[in-house]
Amino acid sequence: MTQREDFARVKKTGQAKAGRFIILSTLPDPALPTIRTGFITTKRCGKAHDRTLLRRRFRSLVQAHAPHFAEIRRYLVTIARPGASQATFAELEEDWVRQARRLGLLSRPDQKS
RNA sequence: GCCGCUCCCCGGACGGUCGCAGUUUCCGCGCAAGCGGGAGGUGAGGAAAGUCCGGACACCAAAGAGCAACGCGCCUCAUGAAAGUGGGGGACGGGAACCGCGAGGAACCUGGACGGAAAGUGCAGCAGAAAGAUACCGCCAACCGCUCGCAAGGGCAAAUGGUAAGGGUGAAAUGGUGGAGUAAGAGCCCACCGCGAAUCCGGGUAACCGGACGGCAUGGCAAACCCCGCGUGGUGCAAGACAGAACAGGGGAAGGGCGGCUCGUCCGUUAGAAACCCCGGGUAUUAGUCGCAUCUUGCGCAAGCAGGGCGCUCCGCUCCGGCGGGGUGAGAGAAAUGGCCGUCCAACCUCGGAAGAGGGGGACAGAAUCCGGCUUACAGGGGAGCGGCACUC
RNA sequence: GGCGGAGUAGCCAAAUGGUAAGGCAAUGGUUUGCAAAACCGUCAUGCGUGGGUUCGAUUCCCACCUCCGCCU
Repeated sequence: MTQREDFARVKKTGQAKAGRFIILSTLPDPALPTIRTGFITTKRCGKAHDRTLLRRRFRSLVQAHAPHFAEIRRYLVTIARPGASQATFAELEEDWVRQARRLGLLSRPDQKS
């Protein structure tokens, strides 16, 4: 996602769940060919180094888990909360997967640990 | 052996695997634009940071002159394109062994944006009489009034002159110590000490130093205005260059370029007319392309590899001119370095007399046109030099 | 990325190098049957932080920290 309007539409009409380190927000759109994803790391999350690291880890999470989604055609926004830069990748992944389950993104037979 | 200071270097390593970005190449589909897939090699820092300096580069017609404005400022050597950095020296400020009866001098240590205060202007609250020219108290002289006293003389008040020795104020009060001198005093004079612009002599490449001479005026602040010398045109890659369909259609009649001002200079205009002309704004190109990642030769289909040049950097040698060897050359575009696994090394923790064993797992931090500096952040490791302490010979 | 600007009490803010104005808020009192309003008081451990120049710095100089704005 690159356009400001896309982020605004997901925020206004989509669903969101907040965890300890991240907020996950999504909006299904059957018109899309595949998933369209965005990451938000505000200045409160840390300096430039920490924020780029968070974005890279978020991208890695989407690459690992998006293939197991029940419906892939959707907007997906991952927002970092203050304190996320102190978390390890495993902690981020646990939080992210929990919020994804709460939103019903992951299909039933998924046994990803 | 331990501790400290200064300088320099490094700042996790190796491998596998799934991905990402640029690039080269191959395969498939397609008339093409392009789409999909495979393979190769490459891919963050010493500060990439702050944006504090200096440049390259680009545009402003050319980048000219003067003024204004801004910046810099001891001397010398080295280095450098410049900014800057380093060595040595000087003066000044702070501390100070020691010397002197004292004023004071001073080895040595240390600090810094350190031209000029004898061109001019300005500033100094409060306190104090007075803050660049001054008399409050005090001291002295002469005069005068009242008063106490037999008298010698004393007290009080007013006013004139001399006096910077004493008191008090202040950050700072017009040389200091001792003597002579005087009505009282004073560089007024003498000895010593200090200070000192110009002149002369001597030393030093120079800043400056020493002496002679003369005197005690001319206190401080220029990171106040200013003066002297030197330097700078402005804007910054969001600079700027190029391509650009279709549609709508703005401004321009004499000035404008010129962004602090003037000179100078360039383009253009004065019958009418906005058709031509000139200037300019907006959208699309999935936020276009270039600027934007070193040059060259050989081999290879190409990435690449090898040789040479260039830039940066490290090491060694040097007759100081250089020579030899090693390392290195990223290029995204809302912006590529991430995830996982294995082995090893250091901080740190635990056990232990020790050897060692187990745990543990890296500091600050992410390129954005490029380069050189400065500043700031930083776990830990290594090297060199210097100093101190203890021990041994 | 580049270029500018600002920081003074809880808030808004002024000050030529010489005792840090003023307003709001807070708080104590007067007034009132109780309040409001009004009136009288109080409130800066040093002017974002650290150095320097100066007798003296909020002010001048240097280096940092934080915040804001402009340029495609």
